[in-house]
Amino acid sequence: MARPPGHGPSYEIKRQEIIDIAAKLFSEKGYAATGIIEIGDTVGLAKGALYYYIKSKENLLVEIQERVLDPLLSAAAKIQDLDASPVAKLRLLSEELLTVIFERLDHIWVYEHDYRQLTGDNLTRMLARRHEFESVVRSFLINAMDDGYFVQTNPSLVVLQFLNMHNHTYQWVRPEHGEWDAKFLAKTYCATLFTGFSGGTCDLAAIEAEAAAYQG
Amino acid sequence: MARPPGHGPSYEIKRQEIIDIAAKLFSEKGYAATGIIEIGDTVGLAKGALYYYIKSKENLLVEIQERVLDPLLSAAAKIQDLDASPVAKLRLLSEELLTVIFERLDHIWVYEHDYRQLTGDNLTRMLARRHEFESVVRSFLINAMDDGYFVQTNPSLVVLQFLNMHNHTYQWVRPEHGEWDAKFLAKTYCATLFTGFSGGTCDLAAIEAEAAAYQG
DNA sequence: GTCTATAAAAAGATAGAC
DNA sequence: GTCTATCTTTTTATAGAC
Repeated sequence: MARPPGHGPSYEIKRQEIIDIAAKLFSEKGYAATGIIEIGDTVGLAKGALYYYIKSKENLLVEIQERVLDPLLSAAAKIQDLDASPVAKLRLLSEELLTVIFERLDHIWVYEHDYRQLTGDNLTRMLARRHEFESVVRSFLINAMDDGYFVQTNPSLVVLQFLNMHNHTYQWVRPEHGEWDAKFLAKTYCATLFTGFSGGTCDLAAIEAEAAAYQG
Repeated sequence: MARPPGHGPSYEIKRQEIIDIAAKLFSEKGYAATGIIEIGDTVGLAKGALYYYIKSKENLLVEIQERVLDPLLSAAAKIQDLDASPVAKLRLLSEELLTVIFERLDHIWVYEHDYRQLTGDNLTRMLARRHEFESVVRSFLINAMDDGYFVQTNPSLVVLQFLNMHNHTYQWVRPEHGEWDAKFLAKTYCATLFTGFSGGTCDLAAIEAEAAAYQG
C-alpha cells in the first residue's frame, strides 16, 4: 500500500502494472497454480527484481481483492446516503456491481475463486469487508419489503437471490464483445428480480426513471 | 473408470473412498493447492499406496467432475422425455440441480472452481458435457417463451439468469443446517424467475401441482 | 497392498554481485 | 534496479523392498 521510503513515482507505477499482470494470470490459471516466475516473465523481470516491487505472492492476492472491494464499498456508501426509494437504490447498486464486474473481469475471477487462500489477518479483514457489502444489500432489500415494494419474506433468501444473480455473471460475460453492458444487464436482472420479489406489482418504468435521475 | 484387471471388489470401494476424500480436500483448499501427500494422509495411506489406486492427480479431478455431470445429465434427459409443460420441466430440473448441489456440495465447489485446470482431452470432454446440460435448459426456456408462458426475449439472457440463480448457490448454502432443502429452494427460485420472466402472469400454484404430479 | 527411498522438477523467497 | 545464484521446501510420480 504505502510504498517503501526512498522510491520515486515510477516505483508505484510499475508495482500497479505488476498487480495488473498478476490479476490476469491468476484469473486464467488460478492463484495457486500460477508461479512467481511466470509473473516475472510476463512483466519482463527476473524473480529477484520482481521481489523488489512486491512483498509476497499473498500480498498480490490481497491487493487484487482490495481493487474489487474498494470501489464496491465506496459505491455502496454513496448510494446509501441518497434520498431515494429502496428499489431505486437496489437498481443503482446493481449497476455499480455489474460495472465493476465488466471493468475488472479478471480481478473478479480472482475475487470469487481465490479469497479463501488468504491466511490469518488478510482473510479475516477481507471476509469482514465482503460482509459489509452484503449488509448494505440486505438493508436495501429489507427497506423495500417494509415500504411495501416487495412481498414480506425471509430477508436472507432475498439477499441471496439478488447476489446469486449478480455474482455469477463473471462466469459467462464477455465485455469485449460489447453485446451487453452493465446498464443493460442491471436493467434486465432488476426487472426479473423486482417483478419476482413483488409478485408482479412493481412499476419498473418508475424505478428506472428514479434511478436515472440520480445518475446525472 | 474401468478398474485394472486382477483386483477384487475392495479395490473399487477404496478407490471411491479416495475420490470422496479428494473432493472434500479440493473443495476446502482448491485443487492446485492440495497435495497428493495430504490426500494420502487423510485416507490413511502413504503416497506409494495411494498411486496403487489412482492414475494421477488430474484423474481424480476428472472423476469428481463426472460425479456431478452424470446425475445432472441423466436427470435432464429423463425430464426432457416427460410429457409436461416447459415450465413444469424447468421446475423439475431446478430441483434436480439443487439436489445435486445439496447432496454433493464439496463436489460442486470443485466442479465450479477447478474445471479449467483440466488439460487436453479431459478439458474438451468436460466442457462439451457442460454445454450439453445448458442446451437442455435453453430448450426448456425457449419452449416456455414459444408456448406463451414467458415474454419473448433473447434466449441467452434468460438461460443465464436461470443458471446464475442456481449455480451460485454453492457459495452460501449449508445443507447440514437443514434450514432449507432442494425442494424449498427450487420453489423459491422458480417463483422469482417465472414471475419475472412472465411479467407477473404466471400461475405458480398450477406449475407446482403439475411438477408434483411427476414426482410420485 | 503397503511401505520407504528416490527421483526430478518446481515452488516461494533471499543474498549479494553488478 | 536488475541480475544470477542459492537456499529450503514442496511438488507429482516411480521403483522396488517387504
